[in-house]
Amino acid sequence: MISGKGRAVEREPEQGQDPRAVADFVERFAAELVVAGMGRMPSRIFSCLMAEESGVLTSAELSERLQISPAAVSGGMRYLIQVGLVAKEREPGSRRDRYRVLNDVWFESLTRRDELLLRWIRVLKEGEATVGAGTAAGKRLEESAAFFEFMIDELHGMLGRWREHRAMRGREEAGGQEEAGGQPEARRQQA
Amino acid sequence: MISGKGRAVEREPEQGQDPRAVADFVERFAAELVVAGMGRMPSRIFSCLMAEESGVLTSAELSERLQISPAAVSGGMRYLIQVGLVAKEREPGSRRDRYRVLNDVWFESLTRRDELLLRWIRVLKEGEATVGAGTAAGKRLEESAAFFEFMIDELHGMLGRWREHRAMRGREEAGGQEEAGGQPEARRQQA
DNA sequence: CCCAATATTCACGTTTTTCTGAAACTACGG
DNA sequence: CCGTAGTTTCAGAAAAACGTGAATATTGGG
Repeated sequence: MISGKGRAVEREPEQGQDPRAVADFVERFAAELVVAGMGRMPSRIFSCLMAEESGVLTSAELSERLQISPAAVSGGMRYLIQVGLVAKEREPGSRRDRYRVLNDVWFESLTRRDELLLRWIRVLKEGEATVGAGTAAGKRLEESAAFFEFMIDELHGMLGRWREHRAMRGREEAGGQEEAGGQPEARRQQA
Repeated sequence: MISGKGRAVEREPEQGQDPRAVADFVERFAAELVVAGMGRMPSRIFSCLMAEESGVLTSAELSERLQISPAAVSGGMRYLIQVGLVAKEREPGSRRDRYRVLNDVWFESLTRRDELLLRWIRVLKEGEATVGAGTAAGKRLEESAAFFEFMIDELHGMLGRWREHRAMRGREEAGGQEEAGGQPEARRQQA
């Protein structure tokens, strides 16, 4: 038996799976994002885009799939765009926007972490001065600052290694499997 | 001119700085933590402990310094202890608890990140199956999972390097400066 | 075994956040 | 330059989170 959810794999081996199950996944993943601190709507919207074949949806589509008002989509998008997880594009010849989940989402979002860390470092060093550089508390704060400085460096190194790693994975996959079936549907990105 | 905040450095080069300025720092750093997603009370409590010379405070002390009810301290502590940022100890011969900020707080808290990442990976892989492993969406989800797997490895590597880095910093400091003045006040930890 | 000192839990009032419907705005097509 | 499809903003209702005071539980000392 293959998957076993009632209706067999009729002829859509690549697109129209059970929308029920997909919606389930969307909610489940969104919940994880919420735990990690992202708002509810941004999480659901983002998750929905991730699960979308093309990675692109209009406001109306999101509104329908998630059962939320256009206003909620707009609000959630403001956040997602601001933090660089999603790009807004306008399809020429139409007046509605399309929202695209960016390709290297995680990668990019980690980069943005720097600013936060730098702010922390500044505050901690001021704290060290306030509390007295020679005191135990001062040392504690100083060590925290040092840790975050270290982390910034490490983050950069890591992202470089990910680029490599990812490139290798890509090559392996292309070599080991046939992959040139259809068109290059997943054009790399555009922003 | 040295620091210039009115009263000169009278004779407490190592402990009783302006409580005003310290409280300021506590609030400022707490605000950063809030931005990063931590609750308000946990942030303030944690920040307060970080700025405390001994790194240890009782519930009553926290209650007074932060102007919050004992209930708020208790609630905040439940969180801080759960995520491993603070340890609760009971001083023998007394019936009140003392809360100690752990030494390698950041280090430890990063370690705990693993669980979160593993959960994400699981969810993403289920999503890949749901959506179809061969589809573009499937690949997108799979690549996200791969990124997080990569991150877990990197995290471990990084923590190892931090241990080294930190040990080196410690040695440098001990070598370049006199450090053996008083007692070993900052006994390494106890949990 | 009871008393007193702390800590925790719970129900409640308050503040914040969240989401919606409706109005205002924008930009493309004609 | 107008009309309209679509998006954003805004005020307000609904829901959630927060913090407190009071009650309850726990624990060490006598």
